[in-house]
Amino acid sequence: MNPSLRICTWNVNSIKVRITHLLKWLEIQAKANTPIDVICLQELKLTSDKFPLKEIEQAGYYSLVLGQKTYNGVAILVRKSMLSSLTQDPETAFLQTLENIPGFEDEQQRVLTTTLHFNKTKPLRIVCGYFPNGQALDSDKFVYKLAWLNALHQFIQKELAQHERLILLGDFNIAPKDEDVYDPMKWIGQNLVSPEERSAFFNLLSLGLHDSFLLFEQAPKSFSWWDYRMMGFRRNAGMRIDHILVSQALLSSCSHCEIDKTPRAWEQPSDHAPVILTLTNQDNKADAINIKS
DNA sequence: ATGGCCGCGCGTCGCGGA
Repeated sequence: MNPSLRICTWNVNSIKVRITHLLKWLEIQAKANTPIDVICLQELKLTSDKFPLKEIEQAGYYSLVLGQKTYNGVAILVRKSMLSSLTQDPETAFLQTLENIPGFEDEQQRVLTTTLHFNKTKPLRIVCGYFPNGQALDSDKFVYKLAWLNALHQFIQKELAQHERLILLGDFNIAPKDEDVYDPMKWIGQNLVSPEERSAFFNLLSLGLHDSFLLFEQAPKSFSWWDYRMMGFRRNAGMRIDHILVSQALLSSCSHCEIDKTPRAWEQPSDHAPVILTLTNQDNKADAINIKS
């Protein structure tokens, strides 16, 4: 038996509307023998008390939720059966939990951090983030985005000093490079692609994080978000703005990373697709051969 | 083809999203 973990991020754009998609997708993954062990959700768009905790628990997952009315909101779900014997109930499943960025005053609920203890692999520090959109380069929201990114950078630096096995994942609202944009020329001067945002992204990497999607061969024009308008998905007019960054200590455990476009084609979809990282035990060298040299 | 789509709270339109 080869212990592996599948860790996922998905901006669901309202959990109330997307709960059936989430459960259906988790079931499909389980039946394909590729069950999702950890799933980070963004844009819940409801208060924590309205989160569908019971339905998700019936599907086999405990939830850690940080909600707010109308906007934002994030959650971390963990598959019960993967938890270590000492953490197998909802009270102990999530340890050393932090809400938002400590020391950064913010009304908006965008970050959840926790430590998960698994059955067969070492604990993981998980940071789930819904990065600000920024709206436009000359807006107050963009000023907020840059301040938020700066605060996150400081936070992640401290977290990395304490937690060797760390994953920062979520909707970054940053397309790191032009190849992550369907039509880069059209986006010049706009948010999500600005030099300031891209610098912030690469500054995060400079702390010792790696964009796990780029560790593997990927199809050109791989995107994780497509505009609802202008038949964005059918034209593959999208962007890669949802990311899974892993710390150095996890690098050799990464065995696969993919964007699953399937649920984006369903009726009434989220505009984002889930991104999934597979971590395989470091002792199993055979699984490292897929990594690009 | 630059506008079209969504979800939300509220109230049948405006805001935010990316």
